Amino acid sequence: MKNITIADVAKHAGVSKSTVSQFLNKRYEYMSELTRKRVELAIEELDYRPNTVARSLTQKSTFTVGVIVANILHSFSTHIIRAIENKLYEKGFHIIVCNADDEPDKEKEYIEMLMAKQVDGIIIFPTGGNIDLYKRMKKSGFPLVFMDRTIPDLGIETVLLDNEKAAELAVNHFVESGCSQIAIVTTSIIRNISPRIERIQGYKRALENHQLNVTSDYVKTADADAIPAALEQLFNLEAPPNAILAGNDIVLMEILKYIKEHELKIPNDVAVIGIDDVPFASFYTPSITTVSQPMIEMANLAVTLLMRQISKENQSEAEVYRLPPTLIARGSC
Amino acid sequence: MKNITIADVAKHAGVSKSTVSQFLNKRYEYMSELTRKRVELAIEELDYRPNTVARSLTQKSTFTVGVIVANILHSFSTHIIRAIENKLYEKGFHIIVCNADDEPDKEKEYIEMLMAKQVDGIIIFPTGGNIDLYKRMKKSGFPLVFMDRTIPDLGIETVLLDNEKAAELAVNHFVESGCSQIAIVTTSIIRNISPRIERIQGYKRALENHQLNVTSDYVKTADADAIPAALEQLFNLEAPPNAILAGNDIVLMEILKYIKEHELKIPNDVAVIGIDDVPFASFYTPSITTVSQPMIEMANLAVTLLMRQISKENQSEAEVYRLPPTLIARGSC
DNA sequence: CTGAAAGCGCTTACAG
DNA sequence: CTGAAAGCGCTTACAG
Repeated sequence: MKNITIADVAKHAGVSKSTVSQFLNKRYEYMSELTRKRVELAIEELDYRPNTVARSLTQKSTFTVGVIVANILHSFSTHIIRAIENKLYEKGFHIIVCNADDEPDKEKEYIEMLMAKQVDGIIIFPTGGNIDLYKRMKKSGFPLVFMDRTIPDLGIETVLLDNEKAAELAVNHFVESGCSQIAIVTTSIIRNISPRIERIQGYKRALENHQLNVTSDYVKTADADAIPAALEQLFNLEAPPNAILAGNDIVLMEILKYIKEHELKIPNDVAVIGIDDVPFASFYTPSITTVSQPMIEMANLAVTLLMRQISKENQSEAEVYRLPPTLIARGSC
Repeated sequence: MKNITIADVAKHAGVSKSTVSQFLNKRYEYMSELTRKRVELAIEELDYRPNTVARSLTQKSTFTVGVIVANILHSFSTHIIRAIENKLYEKGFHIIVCNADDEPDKEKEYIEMLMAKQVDGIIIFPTGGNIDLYKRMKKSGFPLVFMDRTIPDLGIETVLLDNEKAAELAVNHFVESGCSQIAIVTTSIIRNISPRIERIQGYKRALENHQLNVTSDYVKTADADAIPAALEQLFNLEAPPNAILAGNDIVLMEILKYIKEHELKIPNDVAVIGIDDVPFASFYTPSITTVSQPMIEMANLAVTLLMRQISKENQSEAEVYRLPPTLIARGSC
């Protein structure tokens, strides 16, 4: 079953391929009314659809953007993907979704595949493990925006949460509720993943602002599967915390699991705040106080920045955009 | 900054483009050891990467698969996307993710865009609103697999849950726990979305098997935003149910919200089972009994079927594959 | 207003 | 073993 091409349409309409092409690109000034009608009819009769691949080859644009998330298991990632897809759909772009699984090698492979595919740009939640590659992309002028995580000195446009502020909001709320033994738990920081580092920074700063002690015992970082053990340590301290800030949704779920298993009461035994507004927060018992990220705004901004790069409009310096978090006070603190 | 092409490599290595192409395609038999080395070196020195778009144009294959989900808000959808991406990554394929938002028009546009992009195949969670288009795709031999929802008489390979069984498992569990006033709530069935219809069927059949009455009052279907009102009706019946089966994760969350707001006790006032094993099920209070779908198996099977179609190996009849659900008994029933 | 020709960057017979 | 040529399905100057 042969695919019909622009040549078939041209023949059917009795015009040249050039003219059909002009028609496809809506440059109707270049043809008479009669020609236009003829081409239109031919396209309809043959049910012709232009082959985007061929067009991309000449135009050097695929109207496709790659999105590489570090870890698709975070609900934040899927929400951002959804919002990006939504925004890009309006602009006639498609997204290729890739999950690096927190593995720099996988991320590298994806970047190369996407570039070989001639995507017009990439939005990355960087693993942080491919600095040289990021630099080369930046240097070659390839449209690139980082999301969620920043990497210093690269000059790459980045959209993320004001993470210090997020932790600060949480700590302030704990303090206002009378908690003073405040701990923070995040996933691993071995690769210096910026939001985690920054949330810990913000946590420390906020404690200091309140003249509270910062103890390293109260700062736990571990891979997702080691979180239960970390919590065990935390609660077996001589002076266990009476408040825990969960660095993200996965940590929050581990904390809630632990609390349930050990039959602790929230907020009496321990108060809890989670960064990322999980879907069950409002109807959990007690309802969970969270710090939410403006995910749609973040996605839209990333798309805007990327599109600006794609259309070469970006004269300005690359910036790091930190969007403000919001505390949603509920029953867990 | 000119992109380097196969011609540059050929010149640099002092061979023809044909030879470089053979090298790229690993057909080393077609060249001497020396030539091979030369080409290898040239590619390295120039840091050359083949342009996949050009390759796709000649080879008629993009190594890309489209995935159109009906509604990305269901956690089921994102899990399936993740699993498909994972499986396809192994095979060197990328996925373009599209969210039809339950709108047939949007679905149609996506299908056409994807086909224009020459994707090698599409996995669709069909809205059910584009029967003619599905038929044409099938007829033209375009690789196509349906996920989650089946549409009768189309002869399109489909992977879904054994939905009747899923509802039956839940009803049986309710009955075993002593509930007899069992209701079911699902999202809207206006477009005859098969899993919803089938879950209601399974629910009815199971009730009959237990010699229980089937009342239409106990079967509620509504769009997500109308679920609270539907629940209101349900609980204001003269004989309100003492057990509710949630047709999916979104409905489950609405039910839990309602229950919390009205200070009802699970399972004493009302027992609850949800289809789809939500992440918070295990640590909710009480923990939630769910019926889970074998999502990874479903995704893998869909990929296998699609790949078989892509490589034209599918002599067999198109089949509908119904995978078995599993009941995970917890505290809510 | 219209069309012939060249080109995008590959691959694939085919000839030598 | 190696290369010239044609072709994939478009677009884009350019000439008339």
